[in-house]
Amino acid sequence: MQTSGTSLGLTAVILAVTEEVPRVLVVRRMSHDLATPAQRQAESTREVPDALPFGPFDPARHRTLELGLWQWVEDQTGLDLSYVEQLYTFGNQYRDPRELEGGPRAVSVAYLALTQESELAGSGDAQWRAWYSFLPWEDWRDGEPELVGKLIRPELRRWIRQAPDRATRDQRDERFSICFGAEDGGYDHVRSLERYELLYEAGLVPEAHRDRHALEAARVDAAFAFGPEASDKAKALGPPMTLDNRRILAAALARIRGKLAYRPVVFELLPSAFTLFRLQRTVEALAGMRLHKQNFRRMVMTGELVEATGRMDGTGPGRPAELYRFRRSVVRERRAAGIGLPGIRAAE
Amino acid sequence: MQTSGTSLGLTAVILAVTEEVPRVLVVRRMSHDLATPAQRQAESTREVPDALPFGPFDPARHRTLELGLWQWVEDQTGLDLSYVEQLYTFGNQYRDPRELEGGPRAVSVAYLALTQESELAGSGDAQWRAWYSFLPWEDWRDGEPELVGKLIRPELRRWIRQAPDRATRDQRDERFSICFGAEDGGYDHVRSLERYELLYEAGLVPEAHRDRHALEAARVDAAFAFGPEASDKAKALGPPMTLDNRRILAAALARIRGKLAYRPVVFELLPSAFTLFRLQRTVEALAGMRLHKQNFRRMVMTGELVEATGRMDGTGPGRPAELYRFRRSVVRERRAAGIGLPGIRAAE
DNA sequence: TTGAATTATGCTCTGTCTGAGCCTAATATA
DNA sequence: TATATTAGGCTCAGACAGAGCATAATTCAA
Repeated sequence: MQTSGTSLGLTAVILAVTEEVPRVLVVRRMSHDLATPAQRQAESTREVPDALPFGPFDPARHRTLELGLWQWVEDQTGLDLSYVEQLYTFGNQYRDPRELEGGPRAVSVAYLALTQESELAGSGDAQWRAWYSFLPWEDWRDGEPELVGKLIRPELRRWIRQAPDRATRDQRDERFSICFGAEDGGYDHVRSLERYELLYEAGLVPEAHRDRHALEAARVDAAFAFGPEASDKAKALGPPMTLDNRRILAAALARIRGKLAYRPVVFELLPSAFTLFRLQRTVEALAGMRLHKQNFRRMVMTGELVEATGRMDGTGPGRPAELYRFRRSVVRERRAAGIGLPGIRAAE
Repeated sequence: MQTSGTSLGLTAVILAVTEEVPRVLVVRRMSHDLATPAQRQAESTREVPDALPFGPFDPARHRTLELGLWQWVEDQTGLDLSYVEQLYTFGNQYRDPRELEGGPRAVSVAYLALTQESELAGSGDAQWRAWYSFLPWEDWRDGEPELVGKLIRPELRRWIRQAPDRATRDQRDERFSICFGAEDGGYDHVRSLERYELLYEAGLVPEAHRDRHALEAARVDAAFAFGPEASDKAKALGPPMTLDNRRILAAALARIRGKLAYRPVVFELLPSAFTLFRLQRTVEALAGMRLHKQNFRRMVMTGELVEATGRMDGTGPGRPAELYRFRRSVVRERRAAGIGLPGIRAAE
């Protein structure tokens, strides 16, 4: 016996940081035939959007959801995931367009996995992609990205002005200042999911229109209002992904940024020995912001998160740096063993 | 078409705090026929374990998982949930014992909902139960609970000693000190899920044996080792709940304790006007620990989380206290608007 | 009526942590 | 030899947290 009309899948956000670039594993092909006929045709011609690795959950083979994920990632990519954590379960109506044609509701449990970038083996046609190419407004390492000031904020303000009534206007306005702050500062890097959702609802992100068109084609009343059509501008916000995969990516970014502060997760992304500077660069890559070098060192050292190996790293210009390793035992000694981010502090 | 052999449900942890006691809504009857014949018989005689409200997810009726939850909670209890948040998706093998008899894998998406305790309307036979009656080792408001020192720690140490090999021993030992700390202090209140899972694996919690017996009866190899049988002692750890509902409760406790520090969630549990002391008591009830009164006031005031109403509360003994209200606008002004807990700080 | 108990609320003191910046050391390269 | 580049030690001021003292405004019991 079954609950009617749902299918259960697993979606993986697999993250690695190489050369200061956070990268996510994507598959090119519509994963597991997850496509409408129209999309299947698009694939045969051009412009298939990237998709996160996805697989159905098979209860006959897997004792837990997490083991299921672990195994097919291993099968398809040969990757050994050093860290896996459940992210969120997505089950919105029409998140899979095939539902419009009578397909089941596609519920997917998303997982966040951390690993080190390596050769991809296995059956899939997976590849690494720069994470911020999908969420370009989230990378503030070189200051505020141009598109935030030149495109996002003006468009959002326009969207706020166009609110049908006062209450909606205030609500939009509040979300706007939470997500993109006042111009003077106060940008909360952890809120990447809220930002994506705001951009989606304001219609600034192409998939908002894609979804709307799909709904209209099927003559379904959209249950929420989309903003003005602005497809050309929307393209500046990065390529969309299949389904709601970009939303999942934004959720994963929020999660890892939040977790950074109170659990030593960065070390899953690094080799066993690393310089403090590399550690900092990796944190910066995830946080999407620059950190004060001396203070970063101080925090890591006084927090006893790492210990010196005695070996030195001679590559690169400048004075050689000492190699450190993660002190695994911090987790049992300190309540919150993480990397504090400015404005944030320790956490959970 | 369906993915084979899974059923998708929704489980609600509905929380309210009344008179300094955190309470959770439970239903007495096996919700929605979710029982083995044996359990159904037990129900007709005596001792039905409490269950969290549960309902199948019906994609035909509900646009999102959250709306589905919202609605059947409303239908069954008449409760108006002021805050709902997805918690975790549980899909372990045999979490529903009917799977042993060929039933589908019961995957359930758990939600945490906050509300104020009120009359229960609707069809169900729901009632409020003290949260800590199910997790008695989590309430440290009157100091360390006796059962931690007298039962839990000794039993866990025994379990550690009985580890089959050195590696397991070290691993158990590490988890032990993370969860229950050294005697001198350092108890991390947020790790309630990790604590429950440790107690489960060590066989200190009755449902560990219940599950083991179910597995043995069905001649299934348990994939993980249970600790020594200690059912009588286990009873001191509070009554079990159906299925893995107590684990879900522990996960919810961890989530709300963590969230306290960086989002103003407490206010969902309070009426619109409240004294600062009541606010403090509510936070303490959730955190399971006492706070320094003057410092608490200072934090709340300097953080501008609340504003005075001018009205006074005259009930109760002692000097009358001023009534305050939540300043909703903090969320757009401050990055992390929450209640710092000692040792923790701000967060996410 | 008076004092004890109870609660509210203001304030201080001290140590720790954070943000910001200065300075020197050791290497590569022009 | 000068310059660029990175490593790494150090300081200083302000913010904040933990702890406790003191006083104000009530109720309750003797």
